[in-house]
This record gives sequence, structure tokens and C-alpha cells, in this order.
Amino acid sequence: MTNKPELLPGTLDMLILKTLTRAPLHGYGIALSIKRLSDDVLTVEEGSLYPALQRLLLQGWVKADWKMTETNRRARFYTLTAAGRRQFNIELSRFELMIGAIGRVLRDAQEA
Amino acid sequence: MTNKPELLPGTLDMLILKTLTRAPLHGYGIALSIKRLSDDVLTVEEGSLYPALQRLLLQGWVKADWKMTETNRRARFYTLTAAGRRQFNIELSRFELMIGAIGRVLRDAQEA
DNA sequence: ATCCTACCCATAGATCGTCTATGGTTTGGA
DNA sequence: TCCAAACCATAGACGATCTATGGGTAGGAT
Repeated sequence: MTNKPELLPGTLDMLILKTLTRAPLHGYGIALSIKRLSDDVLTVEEGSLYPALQRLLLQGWVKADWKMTETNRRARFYTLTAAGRRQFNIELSRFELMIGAIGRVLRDAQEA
Repeated sequence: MTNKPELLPGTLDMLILKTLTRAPLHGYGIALSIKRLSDDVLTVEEGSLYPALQRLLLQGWVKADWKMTETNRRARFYTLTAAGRRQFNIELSRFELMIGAIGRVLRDAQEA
């Protein structure tokens, strides 16, 4: 029933790239990081996350290596590439442009 | 090629409802209003707009009447219903919650 | 007269991104 | 021995937007 999306569509790639600007991380960790930083408002479902990571890999924006985690498990660590960093900046600019524009529409006062 | 969306997906209904909180308006006028207030950043394609208006009608969030415009043309004027006003507030709250959450992820400083 | 542009409505089909649902493995603690 | 948490991944459904079309009318310009 109460079926609200857990994300704003179109922002997932940006959020993942942003997360990876801090340090390489595996999928599960990326999802956790976004969830925690957003105070549980944003939830990245696994069915959204892994396809997104595949897209980013294909585009060459991240690369992946299997390593061991601190909890002693095998996991794919994703690392941002130079192109990925550029892409993040592009998506961030675009997002801010959009948000600003939406804000102007929402705040629009009654004019004469 | 350079194929960027003209909107943030998921925000169109909110923008339409917001536009109608000011006064009843026809489809063409709604699109123009959003475009102008956003300084041409947001462009509502007709193929997005009219299906959206149908959705809003079906949900009972707007109603429509054929009238003459100031430019002497027949047009369907959409009016916000009480339920539509409530829906706008819901969508606005949700949007602001999301934006705040995304902002926290984006602004996140490197912690120890 | 005729043409052109701005004003208006609407739908079908493609596309894209996210969600639901599913299925699997491994570690470590109860 | 069992279970939860930590991990990966895909298929298919779904929803929203875009592209591409197709129409129609008023009014000014040529």
C-alpha cells in the first residue's frame, strides 16, 4: 500500500559516486553509508544498487576488485576512477541546477 | 546524444499541483509557467504533461473544464481540489525530506 | 488569400531507473 | 546446530518521462 520510493529517481548514481569519493567501498557498505548519513531517509535496495554499480562499471566510472573486509568476508571493493570523479561533478552541478529551479517554482510568490 | 532529462523524475506532479495552487490554468499555461519560473531549466514536454494531468484527474486531485482563454482559444482549465491541495502538501514534505537527506550525504565531511 | 507561428490537446511506444522477489554464500555468535 | 548479519547478483514488474505523431484554431504578416 503505502508505497513511497526510497530515493529520488535519478540521484542514485550521484550518491554512489559521492560515497566513493571518500574511499573505496563494497556494495553493502555503500548502501549502509548512504542510509546512515541520510538518517535512514534514503534506503538503497540491493535490486537498485547492484544494477547501478554494473552501469557505473560499464561506463568506466568505477573499477572493482575482490578483497577481504574487516569482517573477514570476500567483497567487491569499488574505486572511483578519474572519469568517475568528473562524472560526479557533472551530476552534482546538474542536480544543484535542478534543485534551484524547482525551488524557484515552489517558492514562487503571487505576483501582480 | 547529450540526452539529459528536463526534469527530476518524480517531481512533475508536485510542480503541476504547485502551479495550480495559484489559479486554475490550462495545460499549455502550466508548462509555460514552470518553464518561466525556473528560468528555462525545467521543461515540461507535452508527452509528460498530458499523461500527468490525466493521472491527477483520475486521482481526483484536479478537475477540468473547457473554457475560452484570453487569446480566444478553447482550452481545458485545471483546478486544484481540496484533496489536491492535501496531496501537494504531502508531496512537498516528502520532497523536502529527500532533499535534506541527499544534502547530508553530499555535504558529508570526512570523519575520523 | 495564404501562410506561418503561437497557441492548444492528446496518445502510442520506447526507454530508463527503481523496486520486488528470489536465490545464493560465508562468518561468527547464541 | 541454528540463525542473523554480512555480502553478491539477476529477472521481471512497474512507473514516469521522452520521442514522435497527429490533430486543430486564431491572428498577424506577406
